[in-house]
Amino acid sequence: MSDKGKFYITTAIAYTSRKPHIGNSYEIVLTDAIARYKRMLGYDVYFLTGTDEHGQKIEECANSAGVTPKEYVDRVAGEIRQICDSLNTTYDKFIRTTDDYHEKAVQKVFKKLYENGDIYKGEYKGMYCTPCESFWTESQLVDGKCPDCGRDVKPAKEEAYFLKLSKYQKQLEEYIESNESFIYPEARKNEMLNNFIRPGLQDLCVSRTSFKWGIPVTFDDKHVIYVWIDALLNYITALGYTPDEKGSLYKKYWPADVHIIGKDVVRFHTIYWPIILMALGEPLPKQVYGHPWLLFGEDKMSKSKGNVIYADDLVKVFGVDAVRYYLLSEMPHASDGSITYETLIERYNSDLANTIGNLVNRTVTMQKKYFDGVIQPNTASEDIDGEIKTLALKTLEDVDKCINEYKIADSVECILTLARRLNKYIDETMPWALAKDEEKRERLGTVLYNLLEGIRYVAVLLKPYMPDTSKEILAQLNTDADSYDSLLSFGRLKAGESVGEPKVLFSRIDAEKLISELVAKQEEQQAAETDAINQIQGVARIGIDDFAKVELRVAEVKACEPVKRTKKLLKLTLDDGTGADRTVASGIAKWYTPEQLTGKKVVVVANLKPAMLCGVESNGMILAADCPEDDVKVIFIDPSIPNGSKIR
RNA sequence: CGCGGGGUGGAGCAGUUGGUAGCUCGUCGGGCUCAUAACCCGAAGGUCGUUGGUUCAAGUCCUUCCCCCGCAACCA
Repeated sequence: MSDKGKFYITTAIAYTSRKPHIGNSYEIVLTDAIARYKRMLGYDVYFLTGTDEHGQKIEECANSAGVTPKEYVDRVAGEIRQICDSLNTTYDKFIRTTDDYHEKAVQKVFKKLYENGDIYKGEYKGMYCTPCESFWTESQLVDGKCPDCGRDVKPAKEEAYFLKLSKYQKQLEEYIESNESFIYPEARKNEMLNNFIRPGLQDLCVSRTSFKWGIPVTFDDKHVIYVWIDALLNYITALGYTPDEKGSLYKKYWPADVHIIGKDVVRFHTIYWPIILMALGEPLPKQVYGHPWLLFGEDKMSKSKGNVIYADDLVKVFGVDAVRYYLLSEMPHASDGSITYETLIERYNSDLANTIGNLVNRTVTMQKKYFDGVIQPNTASEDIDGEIKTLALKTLEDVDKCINEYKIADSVECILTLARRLNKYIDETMPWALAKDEEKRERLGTVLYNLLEGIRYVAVLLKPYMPDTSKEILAQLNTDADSYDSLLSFGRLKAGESVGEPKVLFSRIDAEKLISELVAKQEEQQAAETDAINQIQGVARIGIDDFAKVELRVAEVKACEPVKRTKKLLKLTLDDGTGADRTVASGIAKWYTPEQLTGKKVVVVANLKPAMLCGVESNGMILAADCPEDDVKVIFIDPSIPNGSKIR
C-alpha cells in the first residue's frame, strides 16, 4: 500500500434549524464517496462534518418550539448525526459549533483579529427603518425607501465590529486568479469575481447585538460573533487550532484539500473564509467545490410544497446502498439534479438489479453449476478476453480521472460500462454452450474466470459508493483481494478456491405499486407536520377581533401590466369603489398574463401598509390560493358584487 | 444593455484544438436461456433553438434574434 500523503476533506456544517432533507444529505454522501475513494488509494484521509448551531433563526425556532436554544439544537444535531450514520458515512469527526473547545477558539480568533487591527469597532451606518427595526444599505433601498415596507428610512448608526475585507481584496483576487482550481466549477469562480470581488468588497459586519444565541465577544459582551465567522472556523478548530496553540492535527492536515459545499454558500467560503485565514496568517484551502442542488422534480424541496423527502425514510425503503448509488449517479457535477421516485426506481431496476446484480448472480450460479464452485485457471485464452482485461484496467484510470474532477456520476457510469461489457461477454462466449462440450471445458473455466475477475473490478471500484454491496459481491466471489492495489494487474483471483453462495443483490421493484405507496405516505407525513406546525405557532386560532383588523374589499381590475425588469410581478390598477385608482403589485406573473386578469373582480386587502416593490408602490394585496405543484390561483368573485363592497 | 451557464432524436446527458452525430433510459422487432420477465443484437426517431456569415468542410468559429437556468433585486 502506497503512502500518498494526507487528504483533508470537509462538508459544510449543517444548520440545525430543522431536519435536513435528502438534498441536504447529498453533500455528505458525495463527500463520503470521495473520502472513501482517497482512503482506498492510500491517502491519509481526515473527513470532517458537523453542525452549525448558532444564530437568530435558531433562537426563533427554539422559541416557537418552547424550548431553550440549546435543547433545540441538541435535538436537531442528533437527528442530523443519525441521518449521516444511516447513510453509512465515515466521517472522522463530527463538530458542533456549540462544542466548548470551538467556542473558546473562536473567541480567541476574534480577539486576535481585533488586536491585529483586522477587526475594528465601528459604527454600522445605514439607513434605518424604525417600524421594521432593520438596517439597510444604500444599494438595498428601493427608490430611497425601505425595501420591506416602503416607508422612509433615516440614517442611523449602531455600534458594531467589522472585518477589513477591503484590506485583503487585492490579495484575494490574485489568489483566485492564479489558482485556477481554487473555486470549482469555474462558473462559480466567475460569479464571485464579477459580482462581489471586482466591484469592491465592503468591510463585513461581524458582530450582532440584536440576538443572544451566539458566541459572545469576550471583551464586549453586548455583542455576539457573526454566525459565519463562527461557522467557518470549524474547519480549523476541529483540528485543534487556536491562535496560541495550533495542535498536531492542524499541523498535519491543514490546509484542507477540498471543502465540499453547496453552491449557495460559495460566497462565504471563497471570500470571507480566505480573508479570515489571510488575516490569521494561515494557508488557504486548496479547493472549494460548490456542488449543485438536488431538486424534487422541477421544484426546490420545501415544507410548504409538501415534497420533502428525507434520506432516512428512503433508506428504509430502498436500502442504504441504493440511496447512495442514486444520489451519486443522478447528480450532474455542475447543474442541478432532480430526484423523483420514478427515476430512483428506474435506476434501481436498470443499473443495480439488471446490470450489476444479475451479472453477479448469473456468473456465480454458472461457476457453481459447471465447476461446483471451484475457480478454474485462465489457461485457455482467446482474443476476446483481451478486451475484457483492457477495459477493466482502463476503467481504473477513467474512474480516477472523473473523481478528480468531481464528476462522480460519470465515474459511476464508467463502472457500469464495465459491468455491461461483462454481460455482453457472456453472450459472446456462451458458457452454456461450452458446457455441453467436454472438450471445451478448459475454455469454459477461463471464460468464467475472466467474468469473476471482471466482477471483482466492479466490486472493488464500487466500494466508495456502495460499501455494503461491494462487500457482499466480494463475499460471493469468496476473495480477499479487495484492495485498490489488487486491481493494478488483471488476474489476481486465485484458481482452486471456491466461490460463495449466489445471492440476489437487488430484487427488481414494481414501480407503480411502490410509488403509489410512497406518495400516500408522504402526504400523510405532510399533513402531520402541518398540524404540528400549526399547533406550535398557534396559527389555527385567532380571535374575531384579530380578524376584524383585516379589511377585505371587492375590487375590479381596470388595468394590468408586467413590472419592468421583474419576472414575478404584475402591476394591477384596481377600482375599489372609492373613485381613486388603487395600485397593487402582485407576484403572480408566473401564473397569469395581464389579459387574464383585466376586467375580473378580485378580493383586495385594503388596509395593508403600502410597500415599494421594484419601483412600484403597492397598496394592498389581492387574495390568491397556493395550490399543490407550485400553482397559484387568484380568487375571482361574482362580477355582480359592487366594487368596494366590504367582505367579512 | 447587471454578471454567468445553457438550448443536441420521447426523457436525461456526451460531443476534445471545426472533418461521417454518440451514450443511458424508454419504444418496436429479433436472438439466447446461465440469470432477477433478465441478458445480447437490430430498428425507428435529431433541419444539433433561430438568422446571417467565415471555410473545401460547423453541433463545434463569428453574428441577429428567441427561450431556459443560476447569481444579484423582487413574490403584500
